[in-house]
Order: sequence, then C-alpha cells, then structure tokens
Amino acid sequence: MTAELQRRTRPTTPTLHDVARAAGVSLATASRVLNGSERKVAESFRERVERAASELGYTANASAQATARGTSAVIALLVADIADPYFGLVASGVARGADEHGLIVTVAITERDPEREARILRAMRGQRPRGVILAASRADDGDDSTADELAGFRALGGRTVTFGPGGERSVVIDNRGGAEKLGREMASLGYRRAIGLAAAEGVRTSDDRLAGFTAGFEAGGGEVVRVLRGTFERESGAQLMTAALGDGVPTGTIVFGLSDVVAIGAMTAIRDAGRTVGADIAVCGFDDVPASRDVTPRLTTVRVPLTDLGYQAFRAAVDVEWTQPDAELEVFVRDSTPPIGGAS
Amino acid sequence: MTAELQRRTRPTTPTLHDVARAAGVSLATASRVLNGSERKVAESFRERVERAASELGYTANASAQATARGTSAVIALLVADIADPYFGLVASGVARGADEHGLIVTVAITERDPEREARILRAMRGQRPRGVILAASRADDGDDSTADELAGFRALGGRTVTFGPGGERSVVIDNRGGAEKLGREMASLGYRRAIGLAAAEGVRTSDDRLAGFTAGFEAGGGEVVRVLRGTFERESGAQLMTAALGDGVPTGTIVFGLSDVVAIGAMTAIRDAGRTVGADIAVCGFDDVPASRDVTPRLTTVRVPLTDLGYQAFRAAVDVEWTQPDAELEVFVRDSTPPIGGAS
DNA sequence: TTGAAAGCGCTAACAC
DNA sequence: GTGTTAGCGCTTTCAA
Repeated sequence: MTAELQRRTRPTTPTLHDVARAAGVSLATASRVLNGSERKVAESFRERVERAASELGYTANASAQATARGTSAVIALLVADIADPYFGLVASGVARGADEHGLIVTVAITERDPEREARILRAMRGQRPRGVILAASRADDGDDSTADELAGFRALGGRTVTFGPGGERSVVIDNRGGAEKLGREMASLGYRRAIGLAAAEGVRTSDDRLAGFTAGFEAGGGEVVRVLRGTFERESGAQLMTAALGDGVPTGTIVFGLSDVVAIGAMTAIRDAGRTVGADIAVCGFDDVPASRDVTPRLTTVRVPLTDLGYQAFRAAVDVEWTQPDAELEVFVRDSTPPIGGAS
Repeated sequence: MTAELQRRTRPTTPTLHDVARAAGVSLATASRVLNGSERKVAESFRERVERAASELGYTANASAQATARGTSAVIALLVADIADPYFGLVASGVARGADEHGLIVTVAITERDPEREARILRAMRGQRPRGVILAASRADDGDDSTADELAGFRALGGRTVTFGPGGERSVVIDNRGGAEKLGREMASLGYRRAIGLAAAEGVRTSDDRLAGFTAGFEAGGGEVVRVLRGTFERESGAQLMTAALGDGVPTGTIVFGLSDVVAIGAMTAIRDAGRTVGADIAVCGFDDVPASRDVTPRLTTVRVPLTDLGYQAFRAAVDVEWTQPDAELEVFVRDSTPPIGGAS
C-alpha cells in the first residue's frame, strides 16, 4: 500500500489523480472533463468524475496547469501607484475584463521609477503572463531597458500593451487633442493668462497635455505665462501652486493642472493662501476622476474614460483581432472656471 | 542531434536545462546556484552558471517552480472595489510588502457580492497562494460559504488574513472605538441632532461605526434621530442625503457618513440642494482618505491608517510570528463641523 | 560538492 | 471514447 504510506508532510489537497481514482477512470479522462476544453467524454463518465471532484473538493492546481500547458492564465498590470484614482480606475477596468475571461491579474507598483519598472518587469517574466499591461506613465528616454523587457515578453509569446506608445499594442489617450480643446474653451471663457502645472519635461503624457493646452489657449488669444514642473501627485500640485502664489498670481489667472489630482492639490493651496478658486484664480484639470465633482467649486476638466480604457487594454492583451479605439475626449466646464470679462 | 530538432512551436525562452548545458554543469547545480536557497556550490561553477544565465537571459519559470516546490510566491488580495480610495490605499500597502519580499500580488474584485466573493475565492484556490487577504467588507451572515473557502485555504497550507474578524489572523480596525470618539467630540462641539448614513444592517463595519458614533454622540447629550441605509459608495451618500433633505433637515444637524466617500457624496448632495455644508448642515466621515482634505469645507473624520494596515495585513500573511496590532484611531476635526451654539 | 534520477500535478499525443 | 505514457521546467533526495 505504498500510496497509503505516502502521506505528505505538506498540507494536502486532492489532486487530479485522486479524483480519477475515486471516479474509477483514468487521469486523462478526469482531466478531460474537469479542465479540458473540447468535450468528448461519455455522459456517465463525466458525471462520475464531476461528482468525485466536488465530493473531494478538488481545484485544479494552476501552476501545474501552466507548466503543462506552457501558458499561464495571468495578466500582469503595472501601474505607477495603485492608490492614485487614475490607476485605480484603470485597474478596475482591467480586473473586470480578467474576471469575464477567467484570468487572474497581478499588479505591481512602479512608483514611476524606470529602474524599478524594469526590475519588476524582469521579475514578472517569471510568471510567463499571457499579457502585460503597462500603465505607468513615464518619460520615454533613450536607453530604455523597459523597451527591452517588453520585447522579452513578446519573444516569450506574451502580448504587451501600453498606455501610450511603446508596446505592440497601445491604448492611446488623445491627451494633446483633449487638452487643446480645453485650452481653447478656457480662452473663450475670457481667460488670457494661464499657469501650467506639469510633470518633468520628457514625461510624455505631461508634455502632450501641456502642449495641447498651450496650443488651444494661445489659439484662443491667451498666453501660458508660466510652467512649473513637479509630478503627477496631489502634493506636487499643492507645492507648485504655493510657489506660484508666492511669486504673485493676479486675479483672473487660470491654472491648468496636468491631472485632476494635481489641480485639486492646487485648489487646496489656493485656499490655504487665502485666495479663492473660481472668480479669483480659476483652475482646470484633466481626467475627470470622481473627486473632481466633489471639490468645491467643481473642477473643470477633460473626461478620460479610464475604466473603459482599462477594459480596452485588457482586450488588447487577450483578443486576437484588435483595433485601436480612439475616442474623442470631452471637456466638462464646471464652476472652477467661471466665465470672466465680457465672455460668454 | 535530437536536441537540435526539438524546436518547439511555441515561442521559447531559455530553460534551466539550457543554462546548465551552456555552463557545462548539471541541472541540479544550475538550479542550486540560480534558485536554490542554501549555498554550497564551488565558486568557479557558480560563476559559470551565472554567466551562462545572464548571457541567455534566463528567468526561472515561476509556475514550474511552484509545481516542483509545492508552494507558490503569490499573495492574493480580495477587495470590494479597487477604484475606491479605501481599497486603493490598502492595496498599496499590500503591494509594498509583497515587493519587499519578492512576492507577487494578485487582486480580484468582489463587488461586495458574497456569492461572487465565494466564487472568486474558489478560483483563487487554484493559485495555491501563500496567503490570501480578504479586504472586502461585507455582512457576516449565517451560511457563510466564504468561511468555508477560507478554511479550504488554510487546509491547503495558505494563510488567511481578513480585515475584521474571520480569518486565522485579522487586522482589526477599531471602528467602534473611533466612531465613539468622533461622536463624543461632535456632541462636545454643540451638535445635538444627527443623521447616520450607513450601509445595510449586518455589514459589520457599518454596524460598528454606527453603533460607536451613536454611543459617543448620545453620551455627549446628542441624539441620532435618523439612520438611512445604502452602501459604502459615494452615490449612496448622495442619494441618501438627497432623500433626507427631501424630508427636511433643520440647520444645526450633523450628518455622519460611515465612510469619507459616503460623507463626501452627502456634501455634494447638500450643496446641490442649495444648502451649505458646515454652519448649516455639518458632515463628518470616517477613514481620512486624501479626498477628505480636498473638499470644501474640509471633512471632519477619523483617520484610519489604511496603507499601513495593508502592509500589516501582508505581514500577517507571511510572517511566522505575528501579533495583532491595534492602534487607537484619531479624530480630525475640520471645517465641515464648526462648533455651534455656545460650544467650544 | 556534484550529478542522476525521481518526482510535483497536469496536459496532450498516441495507441487501443 | 478511453487509457498509457511521455513530457512541461524545476526541485530535491540520494548516491557517488
């Protein structure tokens, strides 16, 4: 009774073998009914196997399946910061897609550090994910080890999708176009003087949004008089704004935050400085995260359908056929940018 | 040259076998230097293996390792909604811990649906995670299939940690105590009439917070005149508040939202109804998510160190020794609850 | 120390 | 249809 003796020291869970034995069928048959795709097992056998499996509480070992099949059921998601609503929304969309397709999503945080990003990507390769979604906006500088890692994934048979250019498939956000529209609308509200709160130069998303806003605003007759640079975070918005206020910001100025989070940080700084947001200093952002509707005054912004895009990214990672969706971004003018002067 | 012929059809990545061959050592030796824990390989061999590995760009196949070792390197995190700042913060802490320990974290969304939760838990068992962290607050009703699933994990050798009671280890938040303190302080500010915005009865977190607030507030001489029930979401706060306003809410009333998100939704509803938050209708929440400092007026709340707790939960999932941390929650009184009457 | 070989749990030809 | 039997890539006794 060697089998009887073979009590493992590790906690144990029924294996396919156990199920097969209990059902009185072969391993192969059990595998076919439990995990195989195509059906070709007699009904009587199928039933017996299923009963045995449920009685034993069998769950297939995903790792073993992955090794045997040579392909895993995971989608790897890389974000800069999962606590940031931007990425939370994206992750939410990815998770929904994964759930629909019975895939697992793993997440890792890059903290916007390229080195860290490459390191994580490297580690994730071990997972042999079916797809990796890179949603950690950062600079696209020259020696890009991230690009190498991504290529590694592709060579490995995994699909790589990026937010913004870079992967084999990319979910693009028309940052420039949306920001341009926003800039133009702000100018048409009567603003003529803007301050931009951006991230470091070279960070693609930031550059695009700033360039777009500038183009639109200037086309409308305004001028971006100053650009302060920091990060995508709330604190950056607050600090940058505080600094700007220290140098003097005339009434009627409009502040463009490269993201809602930054804009909201700026709003708080404005209030802290004893100024008021709106008629005194106007503020607008980008993304339309839920919080933008909860601040007072409500934040004027450009809606980016983040959850949707997350879902798109997931589809891009798994679907065979795929065409890059590109929706036009919509501007939402709210109370943080009231019309001034004689403007409409 | 059978090896030469053996070109696989699947995209390929170097295996340990390849590395061993390239280095001219055995599989076992290669395994020992690359992935084995204890060192006992001659320096010369070690070097050759390492060089071969890096030249070939070898990365160990995590699935294969997991099957062979019988244990995976994943921590499974279950949250109700990853786009909710509460869970985003928690996830952030978990991710940090995992990163420190070289573990992978998988996340899944329960949407606060017990059935879904059980189903997901079941699916996650396939991963044979080293630990599962359940952070999806919900009711603890009688026939709890979640409890069964959790037990399944434990039997499997995985550790289960829950936010709130339930798992083998739990990260507890002193919801009752914190809320009681909040209630007492609100009463001491002069408020005598409160409305509670809670989740469904039976949802532990909600019940505790509500009970705590009520106890504290009444101890201070106030009265919770009404409790409306919905969910933990922003929209629930807005809807509930709108309903309450429809029935008439006298000036000087304080609204207690069971979470900041709900409280913020309520604030927006109050403004939409043409009332003002603060002197007219006061609002307080729970959690101290970043947004609570960005709304106007700033939200009075109880700080819950969510990111920290996420990290704690991670430690609980992996550490051998562990003692349940319990910090006292701190109340932050801000502008949304100005003192009224002759109160201090 | 190092290597041969027997698994880990499951899948997929390939025969019966 | 069903079962046999090689693997999948890696770990880990057990001898040498």
